[in-house]
Amino acid sequence: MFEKFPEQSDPPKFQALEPDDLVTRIADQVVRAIGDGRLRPGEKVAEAKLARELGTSRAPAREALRLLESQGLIVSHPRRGFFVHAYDSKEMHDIYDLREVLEIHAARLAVTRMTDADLARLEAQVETLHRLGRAGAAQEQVIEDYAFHRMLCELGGNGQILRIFDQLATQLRAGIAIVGRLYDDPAKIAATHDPLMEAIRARDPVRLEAELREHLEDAREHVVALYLEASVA
Amino acid sequence: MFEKFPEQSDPPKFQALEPDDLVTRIADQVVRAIGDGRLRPGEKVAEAKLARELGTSRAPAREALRLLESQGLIVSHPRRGFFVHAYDSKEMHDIYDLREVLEIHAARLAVTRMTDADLARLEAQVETLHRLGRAGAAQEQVIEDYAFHRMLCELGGNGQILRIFDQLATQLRAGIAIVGRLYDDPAKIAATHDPLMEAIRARDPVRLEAELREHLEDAREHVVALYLEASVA
DNA sequence: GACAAATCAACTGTCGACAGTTTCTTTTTT
DNA sequence: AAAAAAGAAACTGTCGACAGTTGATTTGTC
Repeated sequence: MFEKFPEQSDPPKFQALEPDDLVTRIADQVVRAIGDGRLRPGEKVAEAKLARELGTSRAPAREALRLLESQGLIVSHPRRGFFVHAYDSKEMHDIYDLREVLEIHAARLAVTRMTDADLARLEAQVETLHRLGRAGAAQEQVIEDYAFHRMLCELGGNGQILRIFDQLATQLRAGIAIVGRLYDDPAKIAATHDPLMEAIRARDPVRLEAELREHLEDAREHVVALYLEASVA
Repeated sequence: MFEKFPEQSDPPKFQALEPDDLVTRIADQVVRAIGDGRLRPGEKVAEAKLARELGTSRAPAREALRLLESQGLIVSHPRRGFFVHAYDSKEMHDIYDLREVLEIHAARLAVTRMTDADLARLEAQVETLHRLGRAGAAQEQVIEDYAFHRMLCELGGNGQILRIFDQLATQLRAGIAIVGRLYDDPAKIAATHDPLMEAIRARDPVRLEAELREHLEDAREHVVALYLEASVA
């Protein structure tokens, strides 16, 4: 009689959650799941199932998915549900083109406005990157790398740009995490930030623009290639 | 006995709605209400009341408000509700700074990529602006003005930039509508697009950048001034 | 055995309800 | 008469339910 259990469908991808600020935390779980590959580009994310696995009702789950949709990580088809946005090559490049425009604009303003304390924070952040690089902690490094670039945007002083940067970062999350898992040389990633810091220290917007452009082109190349590879697989 | 009716609270600001795609339409109603001044910056938009007035349940109303929040038109304070975002001077300038960066970037690409058919569409759009200007239809002109700038972004070919442009446009909606109501010379607005069209016709990105920058600075000045004036009042 | 029709489980859009908060109003106190 | 306290009204966060769809599975047909 017990040869075979009812095969409780797929293994759950999520763990239960306690209330209060449910939406943010559900969204966070989903982002994380996408980031570490439990949810793959194009895969369906049913709000009913999500809610069940997290032990909440559908309302906050739905709201979380809508939130991620507004940031571009999730797409929805009416009456058909939510899906992890599967970016194609063009879309990935669009994201990076935009990121380049915004980040360079913000960074140029940043170096002319920042205080010495701001500069020290940037230095510390890059130091963290190196430390994680030496430790080979690629996953954590990816997060701190993002934090560095976010700082730069923040110091630019335009709240809207920072808001958009966060949206782009969320969208890239899937691709970035893949890089974190697959890219082989964390120490090298940290090293690519050194030329940026030099330009920042010199408070030289022109030089920073050039360095940042190169830096981002490099990142684009890796992320896009690895992301597309992972999507097909 | 009848000296005074129970004063059915405020007059309702909305009209009932039929189902299907409720969220979009509710959001639309709210945007419109903000645009024409029924809802003013800083004012509370209670999802319960909104739902009641529109004859829907709270779920889609809430979802619509969250949608607008993600675009920046609405802000929410947990357990306290939703409010029309009251932009201060700094925020308005941030929006315009960003708009300038994005729109100029997109427009430069646009003029080098566009087909003759695209050009014809732009011409037609500016012609519409003039027609509305002559007719003194300021409100409609504002909408078509926005459509013109959107086209330019669209022709730039970057889907993300277009997405952000739409977000910015939603945020500016309040301010823009105020301009539509208060600005006195629609014909003049139309005329400011002529230099742009000349640069576009010439497919000259450098010249277009210069013209566009001036055009947007001009718009910024009017919108910011009038918006802040209306907020205080 | 491949294909179309029928059946079924799961899911989405929307709704109304309830508990706990926040906000407004009234009452009480100084 | 202003400030503080108490009470009432309205609202938010979350939940479970129901009707109508969609996608998958089974059944039936050639």
